[in-house]
Amino acid sequence: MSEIKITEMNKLFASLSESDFEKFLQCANPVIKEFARGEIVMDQGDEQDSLILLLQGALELYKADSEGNRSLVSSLMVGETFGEQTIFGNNNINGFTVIAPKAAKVMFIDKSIFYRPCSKVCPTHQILIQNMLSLLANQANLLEKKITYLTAKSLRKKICLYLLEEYYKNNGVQSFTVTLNREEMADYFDVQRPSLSRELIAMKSHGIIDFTRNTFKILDLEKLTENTN
Amino acid sequence: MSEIKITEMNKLFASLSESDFEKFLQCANPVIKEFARGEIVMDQGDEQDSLILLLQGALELYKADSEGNRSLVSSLMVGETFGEQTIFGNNNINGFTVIAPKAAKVMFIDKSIFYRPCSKVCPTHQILIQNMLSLLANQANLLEKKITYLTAKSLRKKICLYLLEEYYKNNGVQSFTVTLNREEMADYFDVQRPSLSRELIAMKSHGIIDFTRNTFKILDLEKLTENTN
DNA sequence: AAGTTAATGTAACATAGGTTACAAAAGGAT
DNA sequence: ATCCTTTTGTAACCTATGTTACATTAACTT
Repeated sequence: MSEIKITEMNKLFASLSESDFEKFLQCANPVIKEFARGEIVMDQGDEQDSLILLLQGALELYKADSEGNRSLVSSLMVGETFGEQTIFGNNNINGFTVIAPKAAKVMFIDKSIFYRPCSKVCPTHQILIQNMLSLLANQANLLEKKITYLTAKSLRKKICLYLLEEYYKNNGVQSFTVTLNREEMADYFDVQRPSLSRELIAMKSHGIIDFTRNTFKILDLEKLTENTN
Repeated sequence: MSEIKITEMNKLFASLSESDFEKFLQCANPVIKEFARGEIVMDQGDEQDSLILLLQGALELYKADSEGNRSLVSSLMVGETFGEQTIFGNNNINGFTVIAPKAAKVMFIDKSIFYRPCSKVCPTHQILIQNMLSLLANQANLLEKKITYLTAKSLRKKICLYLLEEYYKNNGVQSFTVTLNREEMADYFDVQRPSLSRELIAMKSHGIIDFTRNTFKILDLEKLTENTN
């Protein structure tokens, strides 16, 4: 059916065997459509009741501002899904224009399959529901964490929160390398890169941290922790 | 069973009849515990695998900072639930200390009930799963909206976004009353109240809006929309 | 209606972070 | 090794918003 292993790619279908996935497809009876290069898969403002699973090609998500200018927000790779939050929300209006930048094959999976277990009460269904619950919960958790960064009252605090988190991820080793570079880190904190550099250097000069590029060393854990409140 | 009608209070149990709810309870076989005034229901850092449903009394959620100072974050009323995001997330560590400020009766509902349909494939279960999916999706949508406000590059933009949203909620009537007062509005935007007042007044003096207290009138819809980008 | 309380407006001043533009260093390619 | 590109640092200046403290208005109570 699918050229790549969806069950390996996608969190939603994780821990399903290939044969389970096949069984699921029989249950779900999804619609599969092919789109030519440049075709619109779904418009901003459309009602969405089906999960989109990209089988072949690629999809791009655009958002239009009030003047109608479209800007690329993100893109979907083969095996990825789109629309979980929308289809289950009370306001099931899709917020993006979804376009196929090249020929694409898309599976539309009706949302009801995720809460209407088949008569056989198959374990596949249970896993699927569990995965979907988990996916949505994780998404909300991620957004919540993002908000704690965004609402931190100073850049210093954002940095401290972030470094402490990385420190704990590294089981309390005071020297570690982060995955984000300056630009990405600044983006995540919603500040400008030069501002971030400035603050990092100030913290270095105060003897709180040391760093070169993406490798950080916590020198004064106590001060770092203080700044967290 | 329950003194108040859970099925009316709680989004999770919405559209369940009283008898459906009773049936669900038989299925779920939840643990019910009573807590005395001041008792800790759940500690920050505990693993959480059960949804908490408050049957009687009240619960308060505290968060401890790095110095161990507890501060009240929110409180739970009878009929409300707690922990949806935590129990289904990959990191099922509860982030709050939950305390009963007065005698309380709490139901603990194991999470598995939400993805393990009973052998009867009862409709109750379907509704429950659907409600839970919906609840999580709505929560994520809400957080996403909050993030668009937090990351707007200026206070002016936040205000315009908000007023436009209210305007659309009112079916395009240019005069409307909002539920938030200045303080709450400022909180939501994550700015100081005097800063918000200042900006609102600036917009009034530019002829974009008019307002007294919580009643706003859009005078220049075009300018308002411009500021949204 | 007077007095009290809560909500909002206002103003002066302080500052964190934005902005811009360039310098320096690191990493890659030939 | 040299050139080129990318990433990071640096500095000067600017501005939006924070901060504080008080004035005004509305709302509520008696």
